[in-house]
Amino acid sequence: MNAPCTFSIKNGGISQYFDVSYLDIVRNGDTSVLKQNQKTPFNQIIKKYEPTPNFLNDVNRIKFKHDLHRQIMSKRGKNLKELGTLSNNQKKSCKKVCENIINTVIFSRERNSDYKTGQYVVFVTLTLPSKQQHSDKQIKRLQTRYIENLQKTYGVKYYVWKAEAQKNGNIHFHLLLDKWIHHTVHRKLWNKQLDKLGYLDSFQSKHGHRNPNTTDVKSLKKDDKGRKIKNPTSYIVKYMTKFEFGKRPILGKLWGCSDEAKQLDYPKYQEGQPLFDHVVHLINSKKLKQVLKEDFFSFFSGRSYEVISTKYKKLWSDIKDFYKLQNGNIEPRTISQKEFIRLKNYIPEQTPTIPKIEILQQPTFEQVKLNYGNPAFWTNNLK
DNA sequence: TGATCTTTGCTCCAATTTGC
DNA sequence: GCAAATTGGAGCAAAGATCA
Repeated sequence: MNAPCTFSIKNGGISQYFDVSYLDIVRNGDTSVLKQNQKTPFNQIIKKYEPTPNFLNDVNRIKFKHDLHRQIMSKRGKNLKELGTLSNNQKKSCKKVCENIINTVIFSRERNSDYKTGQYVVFVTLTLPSKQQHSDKQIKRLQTRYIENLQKTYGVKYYVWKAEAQKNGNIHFHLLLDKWIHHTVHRKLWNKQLDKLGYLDSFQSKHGHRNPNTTDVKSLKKDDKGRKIKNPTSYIVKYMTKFEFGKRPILGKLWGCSDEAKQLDYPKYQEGQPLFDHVVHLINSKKLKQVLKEDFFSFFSGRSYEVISTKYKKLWSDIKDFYKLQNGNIEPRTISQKEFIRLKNYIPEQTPTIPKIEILQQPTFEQVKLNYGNPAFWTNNLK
């Protein structure tokens, strides 16, 4: 197969797969079977839905109809996820964005730099000051405006948000931002948005002032119980993707992030790249546990960052540079990669020989001293 | 004049299958 | 797990308008 073996380095492990973007595969997918393309009574109801003043009642009605819809679809052999929950794909995307934002900000920070001026990871929670009177969609529009303010006026570049329901049924939002902004500013901006739908009026009539405490801002140093957070990345990922028992479903989009955050990726090492063999050595060292082994995909679970930072300094430095590069902190370097030919019309063999995922022989440390041939080749000076 | 709001056009999400 | 494919529609970004 002319697709390079690739390692993707994540905080909690390393995935191994073949980059099939190098192949031009003929696919015969059938889109008529897609769940979202099926004409069902529930889909028609959702299209015509107009929110009433008692939104929480609407949610219960829609949830009841969705449950019926799930039963009908289940009889057709289609299993739908519960209304208002993240699918596995969504969890995966959300996790990727959170991990990469935190890594980008942490690795890009200069020592002793002022956290108030540079990038700094903060976690913000936005709530409503009184009972929710409007649809989730309307409240989410306020949140969009609030984030827009943060981007345009306060220079927020990377953000990710997640909508959840509180026990009282009100929607609230968790946001991960890359910028320190004073908590009074957050409160001022969010309350200003809430004022548009009259939430400050109803709060004032009850409490006599128009400055409800609707925001909670914290850094990622201590958790809700005041305990020190050892691993901010896994803490945030758990927080953002957790399943909420006994809460009403959120209607519509459940999470979102900035375009810049969407572009962030994990560091990857392909066959032909100088540090590829270092990753192979790490895999062979058995410091990570292989938890999945498919024909074309494997996953090695464990504290990959801890192992790499202590035992594989060169790789660690390259990962940090990768994030700095993504963040625009450093200039791109010359890419030294073996060429793979992207095939135009890939036709599988009659009796395909499935390549086994075999880890290369355990190299000695001498083998890690790689010989890359003529140095001129890697600096593009070869004529 | 800078900040914020509105409009508009278009990007991309969610869903799932398929092949590697 | 990744990439590509397809669809309707949600929601985003950009640009211009308006506000203070």
